[in-house]
Amino acid sequence: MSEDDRTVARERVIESMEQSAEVYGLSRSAGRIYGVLYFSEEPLSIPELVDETGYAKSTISNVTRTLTRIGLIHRRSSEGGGRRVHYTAEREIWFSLQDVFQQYVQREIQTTLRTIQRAQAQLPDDNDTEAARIKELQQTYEDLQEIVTLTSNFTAAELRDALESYDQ
Amino acid sequence: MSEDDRTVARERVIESMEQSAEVYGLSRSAGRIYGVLYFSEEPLSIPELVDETGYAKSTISNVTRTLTRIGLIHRRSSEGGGRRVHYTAEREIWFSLQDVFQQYVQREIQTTLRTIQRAQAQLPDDNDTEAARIKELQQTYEDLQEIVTLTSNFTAAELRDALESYDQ
DNA sequence: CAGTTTGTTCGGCTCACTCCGAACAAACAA
DNA sequence: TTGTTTGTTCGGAGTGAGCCGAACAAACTG
Repeated sequence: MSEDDRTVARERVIESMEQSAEVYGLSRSAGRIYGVLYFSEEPLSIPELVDETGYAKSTISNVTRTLTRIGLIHRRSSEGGGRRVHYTAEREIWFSLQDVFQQYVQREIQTTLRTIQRAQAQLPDDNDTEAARIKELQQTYEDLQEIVTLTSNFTAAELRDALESYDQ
Repeated sequence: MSEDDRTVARERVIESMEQSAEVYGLSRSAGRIYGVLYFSEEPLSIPELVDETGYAKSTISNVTRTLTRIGLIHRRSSEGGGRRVHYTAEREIWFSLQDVFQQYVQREIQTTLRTIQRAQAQLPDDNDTEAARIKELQQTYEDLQEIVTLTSNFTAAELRDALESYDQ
């Protein structure tokens, strides 16, 4: 078990995180920065992240801001009370990823549902095709809305359990 | 209830579909084309879609191909046996959207999980930090994997029911 | 047959996004 | 004070994706 092996393994996983980041609507740099922080023994400052990732200082600054807002990393002022800030990775990523997911999906579901409901109100009891189709949509989106809302209260393990136990 | 009102309501919903399409990793044009087909009384050909959407013929051709592959719309040869093809919207969108979702998420989860498992195998029982963190990741991704797999077997209503009934 | 319509493919344009580097502000050190 | 370090903001270069129009192939119509 050489040091090299460990480095290679870590690098592979971080590359996976870069890929995953794109799926969640984040940039590759966000994936790498999170990955470096995830494996780091101690909190890292922006200059240290510059060294570790090779990205420009400005990129680190911007990406850490969004990652902090999302909750995937945490920003901590240095112990000495100095200006230097340090970042750590949130290791319990489940809820953070859910938050990201919510920002991208639930927000969309909600606005769509609102639009549908407003359209539905404009076309009342008219049983023409438009109204009927919009009503179908409304049902689906209401289910979706409820699912996402319920999901956000569960941990990954609970969710898994809920689905497995429902298996009729 | 004027014709205008109906048109406006339909247009609003279609705009929502454009937005939604982006969330699912599709283009806005895909959302609009699906929306037009969704509300259309009869199947539409490519020239008709050009008229309805304002997109170029080539765009319609490309987008209909991907939407057909995904399963969100269906391609039908005309009754006369002619060359003209017609498209209809799949109205039971739940499973189609799940497929899209799978292509974007489950595929990513699987490759990530494979990478993690390989890294894990390379760093056996070494209880250093790297190995421990990779193991944490592995657990989360295995849960994720299982959740997505289970989810794909349920309808929206079933899923909703499963989550609601699990509420302890 | 020639002319028209339908559908696909290809090259190019545009726009948005990512990232970089420079400039700047703020806090510290000598 | 002046010089150094840290962090943010802004403008711009590079890149990829979406969309268009032209060219082409295939099938119909006269």
